[in-house]
Amino acid sequence: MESQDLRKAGLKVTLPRVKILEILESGKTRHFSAEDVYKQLLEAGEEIGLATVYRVLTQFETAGLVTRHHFDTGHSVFEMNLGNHHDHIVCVRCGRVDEFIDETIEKLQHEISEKAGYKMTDHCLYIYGVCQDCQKSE
Amino acid sequence: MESQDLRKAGLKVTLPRVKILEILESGKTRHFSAEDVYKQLLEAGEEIGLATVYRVLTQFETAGLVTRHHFDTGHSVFEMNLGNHHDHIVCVRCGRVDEFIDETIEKLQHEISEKAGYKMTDHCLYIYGVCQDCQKSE
DNA sequence: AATAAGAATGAGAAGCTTTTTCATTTATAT
DNA sequence: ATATAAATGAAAAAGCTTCTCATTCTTATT
Ligand SMILES: [Mn+2]
Ligand SMILES: [Mn+2]
Ligand SMILES: [Zn+2]
Ligand SMILES: [Zn+2]
Repeated sequence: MESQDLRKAGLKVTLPRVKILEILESGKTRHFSAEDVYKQLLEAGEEIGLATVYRVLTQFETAGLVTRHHFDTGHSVFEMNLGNHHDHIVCVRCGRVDEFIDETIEKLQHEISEKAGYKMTDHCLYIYGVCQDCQKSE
Repeated sequence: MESQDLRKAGLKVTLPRVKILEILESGKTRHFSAEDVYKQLLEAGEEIGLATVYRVLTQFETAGLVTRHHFDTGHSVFEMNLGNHHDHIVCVRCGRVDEFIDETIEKLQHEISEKAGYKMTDHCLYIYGVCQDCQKSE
């Protein structure tokens, strides 16, 4: 139930927030730009402004409900935060996004931070490449 | 000699390109936004337009002279390409940037790409954290 | 050294993503 | 039901980057 998630996050239960949460949880894909979300709202006949989409996504991020990524596409990408940290491999041809996690890399990152004298707050690893499908249709 | 580098890259030797190359090579810092470069040009009394700075930096990137990074600051950051791939650790407080390379991580990235069926073209690892200085002045 | 041809530049306009403003609407507590 | 504060939509504006186009400069050729 989306309303519970919102209340738990300290956010009032409003139609835009519920609808956006539904889309993010819909599961067709996991990674959305603000524009992606906005388009899906339009398709669903919801009259929710783009400014609200940006506002709500940022609030969700602050509340820890979603994670924001900076793929090198020029815009932010959001996904539900399921508590499972992972990294991304992005197809530079078709935009497909796959996820992975490597414990060895995770551990090494901590060591590197310490060695450099940093207190690590976050990290992200992006691998860019050409996915299997795009290699075929070359 | 900057003119040689430019000619080798197939670019005509123009004052903006020489001056920008000088700044990038100056060595005070290694990571510059377009705005950073533009400001240094102004300070040096050069009347070079911001549009030219962007144009030239992109040309340098295409020519392989510089590398472009997408820290999550909302703007591109450029540095001379010295042929030594490395990753970055960025202070979220003061913007300081340190560099590192970890061969184990590099190797693991290749393995991950293969496993996922991707032909890797590029990768970047950003660690965000609070640097030593910023931890003190808390 | 002068010339011609094409490339590069600067200024400003415009593009794109994102944020802000503000009048209006809505959620929530009473 | 009412009051209060928060949220929303529309439009404007901000911030970074690219584009347009008239002018200037580089380079190759006389
Ligand atoms: Mn993901
Ligand atoms: Mn670097
Ligand atoms: Zn692909
Ligand atoms: Zn710092």
